[in-house]
Amino acid sequence: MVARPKRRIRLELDERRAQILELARRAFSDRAYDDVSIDALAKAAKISKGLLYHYWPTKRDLYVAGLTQIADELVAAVTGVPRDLLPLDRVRASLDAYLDHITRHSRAFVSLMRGGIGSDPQVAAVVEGVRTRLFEQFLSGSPFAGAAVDNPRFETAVRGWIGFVEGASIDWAARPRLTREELRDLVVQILFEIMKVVVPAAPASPA
Amino acid sequence: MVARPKRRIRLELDERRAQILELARRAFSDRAYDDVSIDALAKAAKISKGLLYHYWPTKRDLYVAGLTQIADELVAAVTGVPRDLLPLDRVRASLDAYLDHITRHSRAFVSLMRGGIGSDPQVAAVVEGVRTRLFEQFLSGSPFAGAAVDNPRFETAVRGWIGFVEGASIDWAARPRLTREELRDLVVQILFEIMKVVVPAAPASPA
DNA sequence: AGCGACTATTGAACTTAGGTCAATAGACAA
DNA sequence: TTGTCTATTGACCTAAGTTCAATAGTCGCT
Repeated sequence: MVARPKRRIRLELDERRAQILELARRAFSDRAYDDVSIDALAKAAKISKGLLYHYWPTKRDLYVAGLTQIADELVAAVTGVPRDLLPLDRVRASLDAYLDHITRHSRAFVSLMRGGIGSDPQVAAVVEGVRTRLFEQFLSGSPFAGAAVDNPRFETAVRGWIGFVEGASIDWAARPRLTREELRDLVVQILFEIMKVVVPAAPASPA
Repeated sequence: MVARPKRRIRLELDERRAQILELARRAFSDRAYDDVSIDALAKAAKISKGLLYHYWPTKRDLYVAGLTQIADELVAAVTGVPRDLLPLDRVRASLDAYLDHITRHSRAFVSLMRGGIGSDPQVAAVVEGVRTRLFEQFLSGSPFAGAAVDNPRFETAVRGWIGFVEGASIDWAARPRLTREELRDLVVQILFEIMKVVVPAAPASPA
């Protein structure tokens, strides 16, 4: 049996990049960071290890790149909501987009929000960035927009609400015991209650 | 110059164990998981790598052991609160203990709740265990104790509230813009508001 | 068609770090 | 002093992250 000469397959930079990232994202979502080996990834992508290092300088950079992509997709989904809605509708639409995105990418979502890699500052920055951007999105469209510059109680409460949504939705992603609409309405309602506690002149909660 | 013969220092199993764990906790809190090397740890503890592996079978086990210790200390602090308080006072006392513990161990706390190591099931179990136990503590002492068996809205809301506390207190640990009492009262108040939304016959919120 | 330039790709080699294990040296009892 | 027990060592193995000079597709030019 004569070994057929190995044929190299050439891809465009971006194609190859995307292909590897896709594999990496899946791998890092399924296994712990150091259970994912570059060798295995390269093998799965049917390329050499060397090529992988042509695209990312280190394993960690590859990991962060995957995480960043997941984060950006989530934020994009949520900010993609129409801008011309009434404040309340916009909050609800954002949450719908958020929950919808989570159901379709629950694994990635959980590994983004609960994953991490010890105390790595890059990773922390990515996750923190998601929280900040979601926060802005939810708030900019809400009736409480400018309500609370330099109000520590308000800021803390919003921080907490983000945590609320995260906690509830991670739980929901694992065991959906409410419909998406029920969860969405619950979360919105609680946002209003929280606001009522924190900013005195807040709008009444939606019936 | 004659090299003085190296003197071995013998410690009891538990002493050595504790010494290494202490170093490991600090290291893993400061740096990313794979930036912490067993060699460096052994060197810092002035022992050989081999000895370290006499105590923990793998690096990951050492990491998990440290995390578990942090988790247990936190839970112990919170559950150490007197049992004979009135429900409301007990919730507040638990939160005081929680926040107090966080201020004194903020680094460890953050690395516990936000650290992780990719999708490692052991690590997830530890963090999840903390949430569950804190949840039970807060609720068992609260006026809502039995209120909500098999009520998905209630369970989701509590899940969310845990997230709220986590989010608010992590933020607070990094930038304390409220006093501890202010934060504690805010969190308690919001717990009551949430309960009011979720269980119809809930007690009124504390003035 | 042939030639040259450009670069995606390889594979072997290097290095670091996790993990193993037989041998050793303190401590303590007889 | 001698023997037993075990905490401790240090050398060794192996897996995996990382580097790099060489190679082979591809494409444009003559």
